[in-house]
Amino acid sequence: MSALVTILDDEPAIRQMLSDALAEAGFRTMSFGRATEFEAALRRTTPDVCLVDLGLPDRDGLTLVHRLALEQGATVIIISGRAQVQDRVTGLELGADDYIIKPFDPAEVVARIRARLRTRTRSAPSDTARFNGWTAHFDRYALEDETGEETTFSHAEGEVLRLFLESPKRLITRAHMQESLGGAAGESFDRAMDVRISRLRTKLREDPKNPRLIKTIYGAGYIFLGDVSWS
Amino acid sequence: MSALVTILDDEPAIRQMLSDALAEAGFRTMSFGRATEFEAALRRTTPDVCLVDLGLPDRDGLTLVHRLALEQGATVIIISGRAQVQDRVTGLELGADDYIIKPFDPAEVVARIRARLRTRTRSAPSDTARFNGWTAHFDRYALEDETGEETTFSHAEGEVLRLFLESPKRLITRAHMQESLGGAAGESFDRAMDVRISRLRTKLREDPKNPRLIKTIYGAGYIFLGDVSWS
DNA sequence: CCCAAATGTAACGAATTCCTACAGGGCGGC
DNA sequence: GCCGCCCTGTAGGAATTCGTTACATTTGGG
Repeated sequence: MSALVTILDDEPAIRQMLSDALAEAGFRTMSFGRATEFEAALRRTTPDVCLVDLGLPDRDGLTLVHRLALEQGATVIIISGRAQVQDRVTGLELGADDYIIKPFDPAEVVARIRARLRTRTRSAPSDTARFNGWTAHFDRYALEDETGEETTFSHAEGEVLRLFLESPKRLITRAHMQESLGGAAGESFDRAMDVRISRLRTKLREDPKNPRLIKTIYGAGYIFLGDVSWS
Repeated sequence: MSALVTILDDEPAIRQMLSDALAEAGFRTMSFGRATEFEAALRRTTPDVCLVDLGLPDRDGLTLVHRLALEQGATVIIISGRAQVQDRVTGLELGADDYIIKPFDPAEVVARIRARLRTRTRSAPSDTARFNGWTAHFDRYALEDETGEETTFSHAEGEVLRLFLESPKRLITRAHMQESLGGAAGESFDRAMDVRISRLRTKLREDPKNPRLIKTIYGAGYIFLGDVSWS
């Protein structure tokens, strides 16, 4: 599945240039001219990389970057006309993953996006994950208790569990789940997702009234809490 | 444990400048003037980040980067005097994580190294805030009593609480709230804000006649009193 | 003191999500 | 090929969230 890149810039010409270049490079794109529109979309889907222009009319760009990067754990690339070293340093310190100066060459933007996406896959070659007393063995579809007792999980359950374990403590939207798990969007497939998660919760012995590991965010998606370490 | 950063550059002055700046930033450093020395050291230790200059006398820099990044999985930042877009694109495509152009400011190098290191441990944003006996755990949507008892709060309530905790003892206007919380302005949305705050007050066990934490400023907005400390 | 505007809150309802069946389909055993 | 088991999506009702409405209460000006 191709990666989803969002573009947030108030100049239509730049949005167009970027979305053309990114589409040609094989990415899916979503463009926004204002921060409020962008934030509304964030509630529905989780982009892989966010391109953010700092000179926005309706919100302070740096605050937005900080919330995106540090609180939501998104991958953020700042695109800005402010070329001072100090601007770049503060942008990166606030959590941005990269800082590109206008005017830019679309080819470089594409290359830098690819560099960001590469790091994500580089750190998960493993098939066993530990979290909060549990151990998930993806190679043999088994979930191990803290006492060593094992239950098996199905393929569909494993897909959801892996998605959670790869992005712990980050919002995972329903749309992103469907994309990742190959679900044909729309329709009533999202109800199937409910059931998958419900079954996974049962296997993790979650208390329905007070789930500790898989938390529901009404209207947005889910968050997996729990300290994950792969090995 | 501080991160280990290696410096590979044939100019002693640049090596010195970098290692001084990195040491001051709290990194451990190792400097090399030639690729062969560097490769010998690689057999003994694994650096967290490798700074590599492309203009090396004894080896083609790009080949070295390619081997380091893609085959060995190291984190590589190219530092180069070659400023053409095409140079940057090929460097990044070959597996480099970043590309810094000479002449550079050491502060930016430090910021970019930190950005690379951050991606490795991005899984635990752990944002909690303490105020007047309460502890708000935003990661698991829980509000903790001074006795340790926990109540959960919803996503909408959390947005309001976060807004308050980010600007304590300062007037927060209704307009600012709506803007921050993605509310489509106008209409009767402001009553929704009232209700959110009302529900939040209930969870904070505020006395309606005499609120101690969330104070209403008639005709203006709200002020959150309370000594907030984030961690 | 009176009134209009602003704010608090309980109650309702739409939207969303959870969960318990139930049905279709794949796969292995016989 | 037939049977039964397990996996997985679908359906519908229960439960939760949260905005809206309606009405009570408070505030501040005259």
